[in-house]
Amino acid sequence: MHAEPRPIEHQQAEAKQLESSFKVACSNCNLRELCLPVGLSTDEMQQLDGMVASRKKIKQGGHLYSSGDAFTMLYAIRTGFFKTCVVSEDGREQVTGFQMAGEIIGLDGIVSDKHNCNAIALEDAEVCVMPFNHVEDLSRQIPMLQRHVHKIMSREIVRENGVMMLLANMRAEERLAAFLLNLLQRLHARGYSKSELILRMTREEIGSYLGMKLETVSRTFSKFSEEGIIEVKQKNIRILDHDKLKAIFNASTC
Amino acid sequence: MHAEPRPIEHQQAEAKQLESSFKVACSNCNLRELCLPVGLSTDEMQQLDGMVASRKKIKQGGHLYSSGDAFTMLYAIRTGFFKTCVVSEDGREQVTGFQMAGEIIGLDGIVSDKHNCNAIALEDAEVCVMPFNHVEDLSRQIPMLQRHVHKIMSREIVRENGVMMLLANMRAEERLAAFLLNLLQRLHARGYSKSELILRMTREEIGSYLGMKLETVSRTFSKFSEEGIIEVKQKNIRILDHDKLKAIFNASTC
DNA sequence: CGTGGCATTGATATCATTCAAGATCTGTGG
DNA sequence: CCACAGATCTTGAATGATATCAATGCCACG
Repeated sequence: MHAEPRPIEHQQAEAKQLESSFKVACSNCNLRELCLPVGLSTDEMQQLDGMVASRKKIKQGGHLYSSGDAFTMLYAIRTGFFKTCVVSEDGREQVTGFQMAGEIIGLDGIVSDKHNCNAIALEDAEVCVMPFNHVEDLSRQIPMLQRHVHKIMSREIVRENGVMMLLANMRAEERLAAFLLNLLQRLHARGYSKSELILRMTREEIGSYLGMKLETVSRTFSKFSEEGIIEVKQKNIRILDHDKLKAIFNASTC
Repeated sequence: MHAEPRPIEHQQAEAKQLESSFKVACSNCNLRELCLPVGLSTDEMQQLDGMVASRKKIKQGGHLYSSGDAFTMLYAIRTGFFKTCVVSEDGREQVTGFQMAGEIIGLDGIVSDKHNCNAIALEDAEVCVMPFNHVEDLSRQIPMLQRHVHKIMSREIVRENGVMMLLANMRAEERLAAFLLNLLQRLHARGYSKSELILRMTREEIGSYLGMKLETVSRTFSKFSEEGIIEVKQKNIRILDHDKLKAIFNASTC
């Protein structure tokens, strides 16, 4: 995922001048179509540049935030891959999502002013830090941003509806097929191949997300592999038969 | 879903008197602590009265909205009980939630400007109809309302995180205990008994929500009944041992 | 007072889990 | 560069929880 330098001399000059502030400018970010509303005026775009207070690097395994932490920030993922998970009183961990570049993380904290889950980097990562107060202030000034924030939250609600369907109704093979197809689709939107991916999470984390044990995840991968649907080499997955994968996902009677 | 009528005569009298003239006034609604932000000025309160465009009655079994419908409105439930459910391509239905008085419904539609699930009345119901454009306009003027809308959406996200945990990690007994405790707690917040409730949904709908078959729901009710934890008479449930129910919910090793 | 929807209960089947052993990979220090 | 340890993954066999199939009972409603 490389940034394409914009060949606009004026901006480059400006960039040198404003080195530090440029660093956090949304208007120049190659992820802005994923993060931000489209169709903003230049004026509004400049206002938005102030939304990101800073950037933060998280090492693999590090916590971006933890359950119970005070909530004040939302984060836009710039690079890297995260998982979010809740932990029950008796210690059971449930992965509630995997997040990648361009996605917004931290919405769980709004309701109670403290975070309700852990956000953990699955690889070295960098995020844009957005004070939520500031997001709200700007939302009041820029209706398109307001709508965008609402859509992001609604999207998360709808996504979780889908996961509920998956957990409640589907069998192991369907779950894993749905999981792979979802990852592929999101990676494709970011310019990656439709037929290859590298899993950044362990079998156990996949299993937690999908409501199955790591052994079952492994067995199901092996089954798909035997059937010539995918090729599995540890965390490297190659899709050999996309249609078959879709058929498994759709089929209730199979 | 009332086990006991609310013994607040004053409010009942008021409701009758002002039935027509204050038909859509939030400021006089006895549910406002549930629906609306607290601590608004009188001015702001009056502004909010304009948020509800109308009321709408839904008969038992009727659809408030259906998947695919254009999204323009949010709804605040005034009376009655709803379920929301998504239906997969192959026809499997998944109940994603049960909603009662004071709760907001329709958030699923924001992301794609059309609804992503069905909202069906489980008993005769009445809702306040709130054009979403109007909610957004007012949110820009009243920061406390803006924050409130964000909290409602965040709450839904966190709720669904909990359901994911339940579906992925818990056994039938734990799921049903969690379900009952959640209903009791929400009904209690509305002035109903902590030890009695009437289920407005069928065993099949409970099962769908909890990821189990209706027979398993029935068996689990019977088991709780045999153990003296609850008393089951069709849809009437009496809680005999609240602590035991909590213990089942919390216990992983039981 | 029947009819249809809903709920209960039993017997059996099935899918995923559990327990266990071994294989593979990764990173680290000698 | 190799050897080793810990983490992760794979695979097999036995077990168990829930689903499925089937029969019956109960209740509400016309």
